[in-house]
Amino acid sequence: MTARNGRAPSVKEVAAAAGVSLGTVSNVLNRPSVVSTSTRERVERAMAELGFVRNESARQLRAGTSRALAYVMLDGGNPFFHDVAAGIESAAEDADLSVFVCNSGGGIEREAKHLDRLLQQRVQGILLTPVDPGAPHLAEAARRGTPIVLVDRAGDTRDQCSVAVDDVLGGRIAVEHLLERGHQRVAFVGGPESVGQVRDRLRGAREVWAELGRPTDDLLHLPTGALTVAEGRAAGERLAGLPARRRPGAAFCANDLLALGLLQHAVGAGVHVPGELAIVGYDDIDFAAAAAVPLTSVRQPRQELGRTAARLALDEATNPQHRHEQAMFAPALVARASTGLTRS
Amino acid sequence: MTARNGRAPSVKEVAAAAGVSLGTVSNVLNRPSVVSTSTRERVERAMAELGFVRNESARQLRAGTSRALAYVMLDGGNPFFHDVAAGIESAAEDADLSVFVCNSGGGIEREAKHLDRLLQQRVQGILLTPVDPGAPHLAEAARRGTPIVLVDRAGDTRDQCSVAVDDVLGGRIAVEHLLERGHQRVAFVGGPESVGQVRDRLRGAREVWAELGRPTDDLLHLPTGALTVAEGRAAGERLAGLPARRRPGAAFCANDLLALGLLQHAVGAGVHVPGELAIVGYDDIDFAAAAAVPLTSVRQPRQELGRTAARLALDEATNPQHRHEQAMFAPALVARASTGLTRS
DNA sequence: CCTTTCGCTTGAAACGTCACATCGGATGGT
DNA sequence: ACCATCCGATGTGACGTTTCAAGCGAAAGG
Repeated sequence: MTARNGRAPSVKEVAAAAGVSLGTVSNVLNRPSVVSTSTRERVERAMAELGFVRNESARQLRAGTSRALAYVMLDGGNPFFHDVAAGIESAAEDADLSVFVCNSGGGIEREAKHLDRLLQQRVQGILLTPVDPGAPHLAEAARRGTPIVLVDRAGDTRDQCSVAVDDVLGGRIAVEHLLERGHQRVAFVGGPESVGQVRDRLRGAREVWAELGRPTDDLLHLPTGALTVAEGRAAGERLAGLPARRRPGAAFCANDLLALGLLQHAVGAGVHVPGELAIVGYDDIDFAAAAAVPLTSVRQPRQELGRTAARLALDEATNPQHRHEQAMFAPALVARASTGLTRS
Repeated sequence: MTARNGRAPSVKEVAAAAGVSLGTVSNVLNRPSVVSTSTRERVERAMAELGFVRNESARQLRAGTSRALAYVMLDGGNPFFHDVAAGIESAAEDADLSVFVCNSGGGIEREAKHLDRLLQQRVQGILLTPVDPGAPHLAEAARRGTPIVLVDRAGDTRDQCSVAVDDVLGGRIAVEHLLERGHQRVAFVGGPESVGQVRDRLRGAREVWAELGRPTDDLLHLPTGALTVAEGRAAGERLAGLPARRRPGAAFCANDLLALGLLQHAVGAGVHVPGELAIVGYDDIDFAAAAAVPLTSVRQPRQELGRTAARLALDEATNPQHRHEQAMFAPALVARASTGLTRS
């Protein structure tokens, strides 16, 4: 409980205070069993008195590797990614690691900057939902020797780990659910198509539609500029502007934010959900269940996604026999009130 | 572009490859102007070829301090804290720092564990929304010499920095707004009272009530066990269970999650919002504006809160003349549809 | 031709920790 | 009384970077 002198005390100072050598202090820290009880207690007392805290940088330098993982998420405004982050953190905690959480916000240069910083930190692994899985700085970073795990995007190639959810299947089950509910015309709300997740979910929807021989025109694609609540609201307006004959009685949104925006517009415009418009979202974020009309959504195992990604990165970092793995999870439909009734 | 040999190349290897001394490589990195153009180019070429990446741990060890800030948030499930985190990250980016984002989840021992780890990392500063501002491990950590800034909680004492929003004022303006709207009976929904924010907001509400000489019983306190959507829903049920004479026509919720839960219950039960029940939330998270009935809420300058906290921590870490500062922001009411009409 | 100056490069030391080889002294067996 | 054994403590070197005083060669000035 001594006052600070400006600089944090080192093992050397603890050793001096306890009247032992520096090596002994290190032993107390790392292999307490080889130290006699009396000296150990003396050293521990000195550590407490001086307020000694291990210097992690020095340990890292010595060990050659840090005790941290990193997650670079794609959109900090979407709770889905925070749930993935929570899964990562839980796995990291088990392994006694710290986590750097970064947000590229969809910007490729911000992503590159984050990667660069993380490489300098010598993090054990980088978990990344990439802006563009083909961007050169990804390959460049991987070449530097830090494990990179793609999150929520299947690796195109076999030379890196990835965890993802089968988005094509997700698109299928969403549309199948609406068909079971008796809907004849369905809108797919989502874009831009440069986003792989959007492409795949739309593809799944179209596959089912084609397999059942439905008229192509009855699966309407309402493109959006982003996956946000505001865009969902705007899509609602466009939907309402359609002539009644052509207007779909159900919408499948590429994610829950769009779905919430669409729902908000419907409620505001007096459109009954699900009576006049059934809505299916995607991701099953907590706010989907909490919406005024609880939202049917396609659930992704978000935490599991994060935990698995962390596990893979750690394996790649520590296991010399590591083999790259492309984990693929299955989505599941969670039916709620927003598709609870067929149209009257 | 040489293949990896298992270990990342160091300045020494770059120096050897470029045929210069290690000190020169360091100069290229840190003071390029003192190096002649030809050698600098040679060194830079060698760095590119070997894929050299600075080792941040070594820099830190040498410098005695890290280039990172940390934020320990109270509830990862509440978007409010992620918005604060975004503000912190933006300030950190300006200062070229990394950010560790941690989540105590309201657990005092998780908080302590995070603090311990962060002290070991020698982060420049720790921004913290504490579980309990009086917990001993906070003082203990501060004694270790790492700046600690309280976020969203005013420091009780003058011996540390803090950033907060005036919650008493926030409670006042929420209730004033409802009174202006003509409401006679109001429920305050929120708890537990161990949470300082809840206490202050309730106090503000009561102050206004008393100042205007309203009957105490007309400001009903509906306690909740937590600040979550589920608790908001439950509160809605209790509200609905009250006899009509005593039932308040308006609710002021201690945060937006409660408000959203309450709104969901109302919509599900066919209670018109705001006609039969007006709702005011707190925090103005993005989902408040995105709710089916857009939520009136008390806005806190979330990003600004984070940015200021980061600035204070950094000042404390680097400026020897630093004086502790208790920044206090003013909340503002954002009126939306959930209080749009007075009761009929 | 010698000295001064200047521009550039060099080499060594230090940051804090950990592992490993070494060393000292006490104990016990012969 | 002497040697082997063993437990516990010690000292040193290395991790990769930065800094700074010192060195060195060439150009400029006398």
